Amino acid sequence: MNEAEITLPISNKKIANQLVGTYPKMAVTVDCVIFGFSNNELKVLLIKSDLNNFKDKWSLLGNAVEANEDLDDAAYRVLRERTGLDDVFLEQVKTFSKPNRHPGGRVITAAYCSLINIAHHQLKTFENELQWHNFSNDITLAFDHEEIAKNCHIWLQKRIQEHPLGFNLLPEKFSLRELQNLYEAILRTKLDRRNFRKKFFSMDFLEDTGEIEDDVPHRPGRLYKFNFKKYEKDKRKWIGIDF
Amino acid sequence: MNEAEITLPISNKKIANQLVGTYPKMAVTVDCVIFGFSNNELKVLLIKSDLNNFKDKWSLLGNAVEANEDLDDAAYRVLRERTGLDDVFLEQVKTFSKPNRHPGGRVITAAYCSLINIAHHQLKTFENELQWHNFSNDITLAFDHEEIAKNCHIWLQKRIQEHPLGFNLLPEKFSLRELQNLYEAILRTKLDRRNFRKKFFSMDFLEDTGEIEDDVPHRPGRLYKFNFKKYEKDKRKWIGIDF
DNA sequence: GCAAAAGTGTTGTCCTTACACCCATGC
DNA sequence: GCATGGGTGTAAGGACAACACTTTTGC
Repeated sequence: MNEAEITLPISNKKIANQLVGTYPKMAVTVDCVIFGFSNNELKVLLIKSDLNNFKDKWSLLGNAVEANEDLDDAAYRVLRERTGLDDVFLEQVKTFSKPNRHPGGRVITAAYCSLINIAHHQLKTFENELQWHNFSNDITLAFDHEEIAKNCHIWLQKRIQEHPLGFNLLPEKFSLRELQNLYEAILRTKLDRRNFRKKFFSMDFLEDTGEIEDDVPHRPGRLYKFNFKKYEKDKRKWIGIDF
Repeated sequence: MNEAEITLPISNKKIANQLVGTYPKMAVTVDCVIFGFSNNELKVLLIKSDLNNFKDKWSLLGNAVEANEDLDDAAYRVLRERTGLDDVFLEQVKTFSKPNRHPGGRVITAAYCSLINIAHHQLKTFENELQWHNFSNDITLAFDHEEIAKNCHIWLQKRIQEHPLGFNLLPEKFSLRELQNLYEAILRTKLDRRNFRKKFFSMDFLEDTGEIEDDVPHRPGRLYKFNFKKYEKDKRKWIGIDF
Protein backbone atom coordinates (compact mmCIF):
# COMPACT_ATOMS: atom_id res chain seq x y z
CA MET A 1 0.00 0.00 0.00
CA ASN A 2 2.35 2.70 -1.19
CA GLU A 3 0.08 5.67 -1.05
CA ALA A 4 2.90 7.99 -0.04
CA GLU A 5 4.01 8.08 -3.65
CA ILE A 6 0.62 9.31 -4.77
CA THR A 7 0.56 12.52 -2.77
CA LEU A 8 0.03 14.66 -5.84
CA PRO A 9 -1.86 17.92 -6.25
CA ILE A 10 -4.91 16.07 -7.39
CA SER A 11 -8.20 16.05 -5.58
CA ASN A 12 -8.40 13.71 -2.65
CA LYS A 13 -11.30 11.94 -4.18
CA LYS A 14 -9.31 11.21 -7.27
CA ILE A 15 -6.41 9.83 -5.28
CA ALA A 16 -8.73 7.59 -3.38
CA ASN A 17 -10.32 6.43 -6.61
CA GLN A 18 -6.95 5.71 -8.13
CA LEU A 19 -5.89 3.72 -5.12
CA VAL A 20 -9.01 1.59 -5.10
CA GLY A 21 -8.63 1.22 -8.85
CA THR A 22 -5.52 -0.85 -8.26
CA TYR A 23 -7.35 -3.37 -6.09
CA PRO A 24 -8.45 -6.65 -7.65
CA LYS A 25 -12.21 -6.77 -8.04
CA MET A 26 -14.30 -9.79 -7.27
CA ALA A 27 -17.87 -10.92 -7.12
CA VAL A 28 -19.47 -10.96 -3.70
CA THR A 29 -22.50 -12.99 -2.71
CA VAL A 30 -24.46 -13.73 0.39
CA ASP A 31 -25.60 -17.21 1.33
CA CYS A 32 -28.35 -17.70 3.85
CA VAL A 33 -28.51 -20.69 6.11
CA ILE A 34 -32.18 -20.63 6.97
CA PHE A 35 -33.07 -22.86 9.86
CA GLY A 36 -36.54 -24.09 10.62
CA PHE A 37 -38.01 -26.60 13.00
CA SER A 38 -40.80 -29.09 12.47
CA ASN A 39 -41.60 -32.63 13.48
CA ASN A 40 -39.04 -32.22 16.20
CA GLU A 41 -36.28 -31.94 13.68
CA LEU A 42 -34.00 -29.12 12.76
CA LYS A 43 -34.49 -28.18 9.13
CA VAL A 44 -32.60 -26.11 6.64
CA LEU A 45 -34.04 -24.48 3.56
CA LEU A 46 -32.29 -25.51 0.33
CA ILE A 47 -32.68 -24.91 -3.35
CA LYS A 48 -31.66 -26.95 -6.36
CA SER A 49 -28.31 -25.67 -7.50
CA ASP A 50 -28.60 -23.30 -10.42
CA LEU A 51 -25.44 -24.66 -12.01
CA ASN A 52 -25.21 -27.86 -13.96
CA ASN A 53 -21.93 -28.46 -12.23
CA PHE A 54 -23.86 -29.25 -9.16
CA LYS A 55 -26.88 -30.78 -10.73
CA ASP A 56 -28.54 -33.14 -8.28
CA LYS A 57 -27.01 -31.24 -5.43
CA TRP A 58 -28.79 -28.83 -3.18
CA SER A 59 -27.39 -25.51 -2.19
CA LEU A 60 -27.99 -22.66 0.22
CA LEU A 61 -30.03 -19.67 -0.82
CA GLY A 62 -27.66 -17.10 -2.14
CA ASN A 63 -27.31 -14.29 -4.57
CA ALA A 64 -24.93 -11.62 -5.72
CA VAL A 65 -24.55 -8.43 -3.70
CA GLU A 66 -25.55 -5.40 -5.71
CA ALA A 67 -23.16 -2.53 -6.26
CA ASN A 68 -24.92 -0.23 -3.85
CA GLU A 69 -26.13 -2.66 -1.29
CA ASP A 70 -24.49 -3.68 1.93
CA LEU A 71 -24.28 -7.30 2.95
CA ASP A 72 -27.11 -7.13 5.46
CA ASP A 73 -29.42 -5.62 2.88
CA ALA A 74 -28.46 -8.26 0.38
CA ALA A 75 -29.16 -11.02 2.84
CA TYR A 76 -32.57 -9.55 3.68
CA ARG A 77 -33.31 -9.25 0.00
CA VAL A 78 -32.44 -12.87 -0.69
CA LEU A 79 -34.59 -13.90 2.20
CA ARG A 80 -37.45 -11.76 1.03
CA GLU A 81 -37.20 -13.00 -2.53
CA ARG A 82 -37.28 -16.60 -1.40
CA THR A 83 -39.65 -16.51 1.51
CA GLY A 84 -41.56 -13.26 1.30
CA LEU A 85 -40.40 -12.32 4.79
CA ASP A 86 -38.47 -9.32 5.91
CA ASP A 87 -39.01 -9.09 9.63
CA VAL A 88 -37.09 -12.18 10.58
CA PHE A 89 -33.94 -12.77 12.49
CA LEU A 90 -30.80 -12.54 10.38
CA GLU A 91 -27.18 -12.31 11.36
CA GLN A 92 -23.84 -12.43 9.63
CA VAL A 93 -21.76 -15.42 10.63
CA LYS A 94 -18.62 -15.62 8.55
CA THR A 95 -17.21 -14.84 5.13
CA PHE A 96 -15.87 -17.66 2.97
CA SER A 97 -13.29 -16.95 0.35
CA LYS A 98 -11.34 -19.88 -1.02
CA PRO A 99 -10.17 -18.68 -4.44
CA ASN A 100 -11.78 -21.55 -6.34
CA ARG A 101 -14.79 -22.23 -4.20
CA HIS A 102 -17.00 -21.25 -7.12
CA PRO A 103 -16.50 -22.84 -10.56
CA GLY A 104 -17.50 -19.64 -12.34
CA GLY A 105 -14.64 -17.52 -11.06
CA ARG A 106 -13.61 -15.67 -7.97
CA VAL A 107 -16.59 -15.28 -5.69
CA ILE A 108 -16.46 -14.62 -2.00
CA THR A 109 -19.55 -15.10 0.07
CA ALA A 110 -20.79 -13.83 3.38
CA ALA A 111 -22.78 -16.46 5.25
CA TYR A 112 -25.87 -15.32 7.09
CA CYS A 113 -27.90 -17.31 9.51
CA SER A 114 -31.63 -16.96 9.74
CA LEU A 115 -34.24 -18.63 11.90
CA ILE A 116 -37.80 -18.80 10.73
CA ASN A 117 -40.97 -20.43 11.82
CA ILE A 118 -41.95 -22.97 9.22
CA ALA A 119 -45.61 -23.21 10.13
CA HIS A 120 -46.28 -19.49 10.14
CA HIS A 121 -44.65 -18.70 6.87
CA GLN A 122 -45.87 -20.38 3.78
CA LEU A 123 -43.05 -20.41 1.24
CA LYS A 124 -43.34 -20.84 -2.45
CA THR A 125 -42.07 -24.35 -1.99
CA PHE A 126 -44.49 -25.59 -4.64
CA GLU A 127 -41.83 -24.55 -7.07
CA ASN A 128 -40.31 -27.84 -6.04
CA GLU A 129 -36.93 -26.22 -6.35
CA LEU A 130 -37.05 -25.00 -2.78
CA GLN A 131 -37.42 -27.46 0.05
CA TRP A 132 -36.93 -27.96 3.73
CA HIS A 133 -34.36 -30.64 4.46
CA ASN A 134 -33.42 -32.28 7.69
CA PHE A 135 -30.21 -30.79 8.92
CA SER A 136 -27.80 -33.62 9.50
CA ASN A 137 -24.08 -33.67 9.78
CA ASP A 138 -23.57 -35.73 6.66
CA ILE A 139 -25.70 -33.56 4.42
CA THR A 140 -24.22 -33.14 0.94
CA LEU A 141 -24.35 -29.73 -0.67
CA ALA A 142 -23.00 -27.87 -3.68
CA PHE A 143 -19.96 -25.58 -3.61
CA ASP A 144 -18.49 -25.22 -0.14
CA HIS A 145 -21.97 -25.03 1.30
CA GLU A 146 -21.46 -27.95 3.62
CA GLU A 147 -18.69 -26.10 5.35
CA ILE A 148 -20.82 -22.98 5.52
CA ALA A 149 -23.79 -24.85 6.92
CA LYS A 150 -21.63 -26.58 9.50
CA ASN A 151 -20.22 -23.26 10.67
CA CYS A 152 -23.67 -21.82 10.99
CA HIS A 153 -24.87 -24.79 12.98
CA ILE A 154 -22.02 -24.47 15.46
CA TRP A 155 -22.70 -20.77 15.65
CA LEU A 156 -26.36 -21.50 16.34
CA GLN A 157 -25.51 -23.95 19.09
CA LYS A 158 -23.53 -21.32 20.90
CA ARG A 159 -25.98 -18.59 20.19
CA ILE A 160 -29.12 -20.21 21.55
CA GLN A 161 -27.36 -20.77 24.83
CA GLU A 162 -26.52 -17.11 25.23
CA HIS A 163 -29.61 -15.58 23.72
CA PRO A 164 -33.20 -16.80 23.40
CA LEU A 165 -33.09 -17.01 19.64
CA GLY A 166 -34.76 -20.38 19.56
CA PHE A 167 -38.14 -18.75 19.90
CA ASN A 168 -37.86 -17.57 16.33
CA LEU A 169 -38.18 -21.16 15.25
CA LEU A 170 -41.32 -21.90 17.23
CA PRO A 171 -44.92 -20.88 16.75
CA GLU A 172 -46.08 -17.95 18.83
CA LYS A 173 -47.57 -20.33 21.35
CA PHE A 174 -45.64 -23.42 22.23
CA SER A 175 -45.42 -26.05 24.90
CA LEU A 176 -42.35 -26.59 26.99
CA ARG A 177 -41.94 -29.96 25.39
CA GLU A 178 -41.63 -28.29 21.99
CA LEU A 179 -39.10 -25.85 23.36
CA GLN A 180 -37.05 -28.64 24.84
CA ASN A 181 -37.26 -30.67 21.64
CA LEU A 182 -35.91 -27.65 19.80
CA TYR A 183 -32.96 -27.30 22.12
CA GLU A 184 -32.25 -31.00 21.97
CA ALA A 185 -32.38 -30.97 18.18
CA ILE A 186 -30.01 -28.03 17.86
CA LEU A 187 -27.61 -29.11 20.56
CA ARG A 188 -27.86 -32.78 19.65
CA THR A 189 -28.14 -33.89 23.19
CA LYS A 190 -30.70 -34.98 25.74
CA LEU A 191 -31.66 -32.63 28.53
CA ASP A 192 -33.28 -33.38 31.85
CA ARG A 193 -36.91 -32.40 31.58
CA ARG A 194 -37.33 -31.11 35.12
CA ASN A 195 -34.14 -29.09 35.12
CA PHE A 196 -34.97 -27.68 31.73
CA ARG A 197 -38.37 -26.47 32.98
CA LYS A 198 -36.89 -25.02 36.13
CA LYS A 199 -34.26 -23.19 34.15
CA PHE A 200 -36.72 -21.56 31.80
CA PHE A 201 -39.24 -20.71 34.46
CA SER A 202 -36.56 -19.10 36.57
CA MET A 203 -35.75 -16.78 33.71
CA ASP A 204 -38.92 -14.89 33.92
CA PHE A 205 -39.95 -14.42 30.31
CA LEU A 206 -42.25 -17.34 29.57
CA GLU A 207 -45.83 -16.17 29.71
CA ASP A 208 -48.62 -18.65 30.32
CA THR A 209 -51.30 -18.13 27.70
CA GLY A 210 -53.88 -20.09 29.67
CA GLU A 211 -54.33 -22.36 26.66
CA ILE A 212 -53.33 -25.96 26.27
CA GLU A 213 -52.44 -28.27 23.43
CA ASP A 214 -55.48 -29.77 21.80
CA ASP A 215 -54.49 -32.45 19.37
CA VAL A 216 -52.20 -34.70 21.34
CA PRO A 217 -52.97 -38.31 22.27
CA HIS A 218 -51.99 -37.77 25.88
CA ARG A 219 -52.32 -35.18 28.60
CA PRO A 220 -52.03 -31.80 26.88
CA GLY A 221 -49.34 -29.38 27.97
CA ARG A 222 -49.73 -25.70 28.73
CA LEU A 223 -48.93 -23.25 25.96
CA TYR A 224 -46.58 -20.36 26.61
CA LYS A 225 -45.40 -17.39 24.68
CA PHE A 226 -42.19 -15.45 24.82
CA ASN A 227 -42.46 -12.11 26.62
CA PHE A 228 -39.91 -9.83 25.01
CA LYS A 229 -40.45 -7.02 27.47
CA LYS A 230 -39.65 -9.14 30.47
CA TYR A 231 -36.58 -10.43 28.75
CA GLU A 232 -35.15 -6.97 28.21
CA LYS A 233 -33.92 -6.47 31.74
CA ASP A 234 -31.03 -8.58 33.04
CA LYS A 235 -29.37 -9.18 29.66
CA ARG A 236 -26.41 -11.15 31.06
CA LYS A 237 -23.60 -9.95 33.23
CA TRP A 238 -20.40 -11.53 31.99
CA ILE A 239 -17.33 -12.07 34.09
CA GLY A 240 -16.71 -15.58 35.18
CA ILE A 241 -13.98 -16.82 32.87
CA ASP A 242 -15.12 -20.11 31.56
CA PHE A 243 -12.75 -21.88 29.22
CA MET B 1 -8.36 -28.45 -4.67
CA ASN B 2 -11.56 -28.35 -6.60
CA GLU B 3 -12.09 -31.64 -8.37
CA ALA B 4 -15.48 -30.55 -9.61
CA GLU B 5 -13.82 -27.93 -11.72
CA ILE B 6 -11.49 -30.43 -13.33
CA THR B 7 -14.07 -33.03 -14.27
CA LEU B 8 -16.61 -30.65 -15.70
CA PRO B 9 -17.58 -30.54 -19.33
CA ILE B 10 -16.53 -27.27 -20.90
CA SER B 11 -20.09 -26.10 -21.39
CA ASN B 12 -20.85 -26.17 -17.69
CA LYS B 13 -17.76 -24.21 -16.95
CA LYS B 14 -18.85 -21.66 -19.49
CA ILE B 15 -22.30 -21.34 -18.01
CA ALA B 16 -20.83 -20.82 -14.59
CA ASN B 17 -18.47 -18.19 -15.93
CA GLN B 18 -21.30 -16.39 -17.63
CA LEU B 19 -23.34 -16.39 -14.48
CA VAL B 20 -20.55 -14.98 -12.35
CA GLY B 21 -19.87 -12.50 -15.13
CA THR B 22 -23.19 -10.84 -14.37
CA TYR B 23 -22.31 -10.25 -10.73
CA PRO B 24 -21.13 -6.76 -9.71
CA LYS B 25 -17.42 -6.80 -8.88
CA MET B 26 -15.94 -4.97 -5.97
CA ALA B 27 -12.68 -4.47 -4.18
CA VAL B 28 -12.12 -6.55 -1.07
CA THR B 29 -9.70 -5.76 1.68
CA VAL B 30 -8.76 -7.13 5.05
CA ASP B 31 -8.26 -4.95 8.11
CA CYS B 32 -6.40 -6.25 11.10
CA VAL B 33 -7.16 -5.13 14.61
CA ILE B 34 -3.90 -6.02 16.25
CA PHE B 35 -4.05 -5.95 20.01
CA GLY B 36 -1.08 -5.71 22.28
CA PHE B 37 -0.56 -5.17 25.97
CA SER B 38 2.03 -3.12 27.77
CA ASN B 39 2.17 -0.89 30.82
CA ASN B 40 -1.00 -2.55 31.95
CA GLU B 41 -2.90 -1.09 29.08
CA LEU B 42 -4.57 -2.64 26.10
CA LYS B 43 -2.99 -1.33 22.91
CA VAL B 44 -3.91 -1.43 19.27
CA LEU B 45 -1.51 -1.09 16.37
CA LEU B 46 -2.36 1.75 14.01
CA ILE B 47 -0.91 3.37 10.94
CA LYS B 48 -1.23 6.87 9.56
CA SER B 49 -4.06 6.88 7.07
CA ASP B 50 -2.85 6.61 3.51
CA LEU B 51 -5.52 8.93 2.18
CA ASN B 52 -5.60 12.67 2.47
CA ASN B 53 -9.28 12.43 3.24
CA PHE B 54 -8.25 11.08 6.55
CA LYS B 55 -5.06 12.99 7.05
CA ASP B 56 -4.28 13.27 10.74
CA LYS B 57 -6.33 10.22 11.43
CA TRP B 58 -5.03 6.79 12.26
CA SER B 59 -6.32 3.65 10.69
CA LEU B 60 -6.18 -0.09 11.06
CA LEU B 61 -3.66 -2.11 9.12
CA GLY B 62 -5.30 -3.22 5.95
CA ASN B 63 -4.69 -4.10 2.37
CA ALA B 64 -6.40 -5.38 -0.73
CA VAL B 65 -7.03 -9.08 -1.12
CA GLU B 66 -5.24 -10.48 -4.13
CA ALA B 67 -7.10 -12.27 -6.89
CA ASN B 68 -5.87 -15.69 -5.85
CA GLU B 69 -5.67 -15.30 -2.15
CA ASP B 70 -8.24 -16.17 0.45
CA LEU B 71 -9.07 -13.79 3.27
CA ASP B 72 -7.06 -15.64 5.89
CA ASP B 73 -3.99 -15.60 3.71
CA ALA B 74 -4.44 -11.92 3.02
CA ALA B 75 -4.71 -11.17 6.72
CA TYR B 76 -1.57 -13.17 7.47
CA ARG B 77 0.21 -11.36 4.69
CA VAL B 78 -0.75 -7.95 6.01
CA LEU B 79 0.39 -8.97 9.44
CA ARG B 80 3.66 -10.33 8.10
CA GLU B 81 4.32 -7.25 6.03
CA ARG B 82 3.77 -4.98 9.00
CA THR B 83 5.19 -6.97 11.84
CA GLY B 84 7.37 -9.66 10.33
CA LEU B 85 5.35 -12.32 12.14
CA ASP B 86 3.46 -15.22 10.71
CA ASP B 87 2.92 -17.59 13.58
CA VAL B 88 0.56 -15.44 15.56
CA PHE B 89 -3.05 -15.73 16.48
CA LEU B 90 -5.43 -14.43 13.84
CA GLU B 91 -9.14 -14.84 13.43
CA GLN B 92 -11.85 -13.45 11.23
CA VAL B 93 -14.40 -11.40 13.13
CA LYS B 94 -16.82 -9.77 10.75
CA THR B 95 -17.15 -8.29 7.28
CA PHE B 96 -18.07 -4.63 6.87
CA SER B 97 -19.73 -3.46 3.74
CA LYS B 98 -21.47 -0.10 3.82
CA PRO B 99 -21.50 1.02 0.18
CA ASN B 100 -19.73 4.30 0.90
CA ARG B 101 -17.47 3.29 3.72
CA HIS B 102 -14.45 4.00 1.53
CA PRO B 103 -14.11 7.31 -0.33
CA GLY B 104 -12.39 5.64 -3.27
CA GLY B 105 -15.28 3.44 -4.29
CA ARG B 106 -16.96 0.26 -3.30
CA VAL B 107 -14.71 -1.64 -0.94
CA ILE B 108 -15.82 -4.29 1.47
CA THR B 109 -13.49 -5.38 4.21
CA ALA B 110 -13.13 -8.43 6.37
CA ALA B 111 -11.99 -7.56 9.88
CA TYR B 112 -9.46 -9.82 11.51
CA CYS B 113 -8.39 -9.78 15.09
CA SER B 114 -4.86 -10.55 16.12
CA LEU B 115 -3.14 -10.68 19.47
CA ILE B 116 0.57 -10.20 19.68
CA ASN B 117 3.15 -9.78 22.35
CA ILE B 118 4.58 -6.31 22.09
CA ALA B 119 7.79 -6.97 23.97
CA HIS B 120 8.80 -10.07 22.03
CA HIS B 121 8.22 -8.69 18.59
CA GLN B 122 10.11 -5.66 17.53
CA LEU B 123 8.12 -3.94 14.80
CA LYS B 124 9.38 -1.49 12.28
CA THR B 125 7.73 1.23 14.29
CA PHE B 126 10.69 3.49 13.64
CA GLU B 127 8.92 4.34 10.44
CA ASN B 128 6.87 6.56 12.69
CA GLU B 129 3.90 5.73 10.57
CA LEU B 130 3.11 2.71 12.65
CA GLN B 131 2.45 3.03 16.35
CA TRP B 132 0.89 1.36 19.32
CA HIS B 133 -2.02 3.36 20.71
CA ASN B 134 -3.97 2.91 23.88
CA PHE B 135 -7.24 1.29 23.06
CA SER B 136 -9.96 3.49 24.45
CA ASN B 137 -13.62 3.71 23.66
CA ASP B 138 -13.40 7.22 22.29
CA ILE B 139 -10.54 6.55 19.93
CA THR B 140 -10.94 8.34 16.59
CA LEU B 141 -10.05 6.49 13.44
CA ALA B 142 -10.32 6.84 9.68
CA PHE B 143 -13.03 5.20 7.55
CA ASP B 144 -15.38 3.06 9.61
CA HIS B 145 -12.45 1.75 11.56
CA GLU B 146 -13.86 2.83 14.90
CA GLU B 147 -16.82 0.58 14.36
CA ILE B 148 -14.55 -2.23 13.30
CA ALA B 149 -12.28 -1.79 16.29
CA LYS B 150 -15.23 -1.68 18.66
CA ASN B 151 -16.61 -4.91 17.24
CA CYS B 152 -13.27 -6.59 17.63
CA HIS B 153 -12.96 -5.44 21.21
CA ILE B 154 -16.35 -6.85 22.12
CA TRP B 155 -15.41 -10.02 20.33
CA LEU B 156 -12.18 -10.16 22.32
CA GLN B 157 -13.99 -9.67 25.60
CA LYS B 158 -16.16 -12.67 24.92
CA ARG B 159 -13.37 -14.71 23.50
CA ILE B 160 -10.90 -14.45 26.36
CA GLN B 161 -13.57 -15.72 28.72
CA GLU B 162 -14.13 -18.83 26.68
CA HIS B 163 -10.64 -19.50 25.51
CA PRO B 164 -7.23 -18.66 26.97
CA LEU B 165 -6.28 -16.32 24.17
CA GLY B 166 -4.96 -13.69 26.51
CA PHE B 167 -1.69 -15.53 26.78
CA ASN B 168 -0.84 -14.42 23.28
CA LEU B 169 -0.54 -10.90 24.61
CA LEU B 170 1.82 -11.74 27.43
CA PRO B 171 5.48 -12.64 27.49
CA GLU B 172 6.27 -16.32 27.72
CA LYS B 173 6.78 -15.98 31.44
CA PHE B 174 4.40 -13.79 33.35
CA SER B 175 3.20 -13.15 36.86
CA LEU B 176 -0.36 -13.64 37.92
CA ARG B 177 -0.61 -9.93 38.50
CA GLU B 178 0.21 -9.31 34.85
CA LEU B 179 -2.37 -11.85 33.78
CA GLN B 180 -4.99 -10.23 35.96
CA ASN B 181 -4.08 -6.76 34.71
CA LEU B 182 -4.58 -8.03 31.19
CA TYR B 183 -8.02 -9.38 31.94
CA GLU B 184 -8.98 -6.22 33.75
CA ALA B 185 -7.80 -4.08 30.86
CA ILE B 186 -9.71 -6.06 28.27
CA LEU B 187 -12.87 -6.52 30.29
CA ARG B 188 -12.69 -3.04 31.77
CA THR B 189 -13.52 -4.20 35.21
CA LYS B 190 -11.88 -5.01 38.50
CA LEU B 191 -11.55 -8.61 39.56
CA ASP B 192 -10.98 -10.03 43.00
CA ARG B 193 -7.36 -11.01 43.24
CA ARG B 194 -7.83 -14.13 45.35
CA ASN B 195 -10.69 -15.48 43.30
CA PHE B 196 -8.83 -14.76 40.11
CA ARG B 197 -5.85 -16.78 41.31
CA LYS B 198 -8.02 -19.63 42.49
CA LYS B 199 -9.82 -19.74 39.18
CA PHE B 200 -6.68 -19.96 37.11
CA PHE B 201 -4.94 -22.42 39.37
CA SER B 202 -7.97 -24.66 39.32
CA MET B 203 -7.73 -24.82 35.55
CA ASP B 204 -4.58 -26.78 35.50
CA PHE B 205 -2.54 -25.20 32.75
CA LEU B 206 -0.38 -22.63 34.52
CA GLU B 207 3.08 -24.01 34.96
CA ASP B 208 5.36 -22.62 37.65
CA THR B 209 8.72 -21.78 36.09
CA GLY B 210 10.44 -21.59 39.46
CA GLU B 211 11.52 -18.08 38.58
CA ILE B 212 10.35 -14.82 40.08
CA GLU B 213 10.10 -11.23 38.96
CA ASP B 214 13.35 -9.37 39.44
CA ASP B 215 12.82 -5.70 38.83
CA VAL B 216 9.90 -4.79 41.01
CA PRO B 217 10.03 -2.48 44.02
CA HIS B 218 8.14 -4.92 46.20
CA ARG B 219 7.92 -8.60 46.90
CA PRO B 220 8.45 -10.32 43.54
CA GLY B 221 5.75 -12.62 42.21
CA ARG B 222 6.23 -16.09 40.79
CA LEU B 223 6.49 -16.41 37.03
CA TYR B 224 4.32 -18.89 35.20
CA LYS B 225 4.01 -20.09 31.69
CA PHE B 226 1.08 -21.44 29.76
CA ASN B 227 1.11 -25.19 29.29
CA PHE B 228 -0.68 -25.87 26.02
CA LYS B 229 -0.62 -29.63 26.44
CA LYS B 230 -2.41 -29.54 29.75
CA TYR B 231 -4.96 -27.21 28.29
CA GLU B 232 -5.88 -29.57 25.49
CA LYS B 233 -7.99 -31.89 27.54
CA ASP B 234 -11.33 -30.66 28.91
CA LYS B 235 -11.98 -28.03 26.26
CA ARG B 236 -15.35 -26.93 27.65
CA LYS B 237 -18.52 -28.91 27.82
CA TRP B 238 -21.36 -26.60 26.82
CA ILE B 239 -24.94 -27.12 27.87
CA GLY B 240 -26.18 -24.88 30.59
CA ILE B 241 -28.24 -22.26 28.81
CA ASP B 242 -27.11 -18.94 30.06
CA PHE B 243 -28.93 -15.97 28.64
C1' DG C 1 -57.52 -49.37 32.68
C1' DC C 2 -53.72 -48.45 30.05
C1' DA C 3 -50.42 -45.82 27.44
C1' DA C 4 -48.04 -41.47 27.18
C1' DA C 5 -46.52 -37.46 28.43
C1' DA C 6 -47.36 -33.41 31.90
C1' DG C 7 -46.29 -31.69 36.01
C1' DT C 8 -43.71 -31.19 40.38
C1' DG C 9 -39.28 -30.90 44.81
C1' DT C 10 -35.38 -32.19 47.22
C1' DT C 11 -30.75 -33.03 47.98
C1' DG C 12 -25.79 -32.98 47.26
C1' DT C 13 -22.17 -30.92 44.85
C1' DC C 14 -19.77 -27.52 42.87
C1' DC C 15 -18.83 -22.87 41.56
C1' DT C 16 -18.85 -18.03 42.70
C1' DT C 17 -18.40 -14.40 45.70
C1' DA C 18 -17.01 -11.66 49.45
C1' DC C 19 -13.76 -10.71 52.56
C1' DA C 20 -8.72 -9.86 55.99
C1' DC C 21 -4.42 -10.99 57.46
C1' DC C 22 0.54 -12.18 57.29
C1' DC C 23 4.80 -12.32 54.20
C1' DA C 24 8.76 -10.99 51.31
C1' DT C 25 11.20 -7.59 49.17
C1' DG C 26 13.23 -2.74 47.94
C1' DC C 27 14.24 1.38 49.60
C1' DG D 1 10.65 0.16 59.54
C1' DC D 2 7.67 1.17 56.07
C1' DA D 3 5.49 0.91 51.70
C1' DT D 4 4.04 -2.17 48.23
C1' DG D 5 2.07 -5.76 46.36
C1' DG D 6 2.44 -11.29 46.94
C1' DG D 7 0.37 -14.98 48.85
C1' DT D 8 -3.30 -17.62 51.24
C1' DG D 9 -8.48 -19.78 53.37
C1' DT D 10 -13.12 -19.85 54.63
C1' DA D 11 -17.94 -19.38 54.79
C1' DA D 12 -22.38 -18.30 52.58
C1' DG D 13 -25.24 -18.37 48.64
C1' DG D 14 -26.51 -19.71 44.14
C1' DA D 15 -26.53 -22.73 40.15
C1' DC D 16 -26.56 -27.26 38.39
C1' DA D 17 -27.26 -32.38 38.24
C1' DA D 18 -29.43 -36.30 39.55
C1' DC D 19 -33.39 -38.49 40.53
C1' DA D 20 -39.33 -40.82 41.08
C1' DC D 21 -43.88 -40.37 41.66
C1' DT D 22 -48.58 -38.56 40.80
C1' DT D 23 -51.82 -36.43 37.35
C1' DT D 24 -54.35 -35.84 33.18
C1' DT D 25 -55.83 -36.96 28.89
C1' DG D 26 -56.98 -40.08 24.58
C1' DC D 27 -58.06 -44.33 23.28
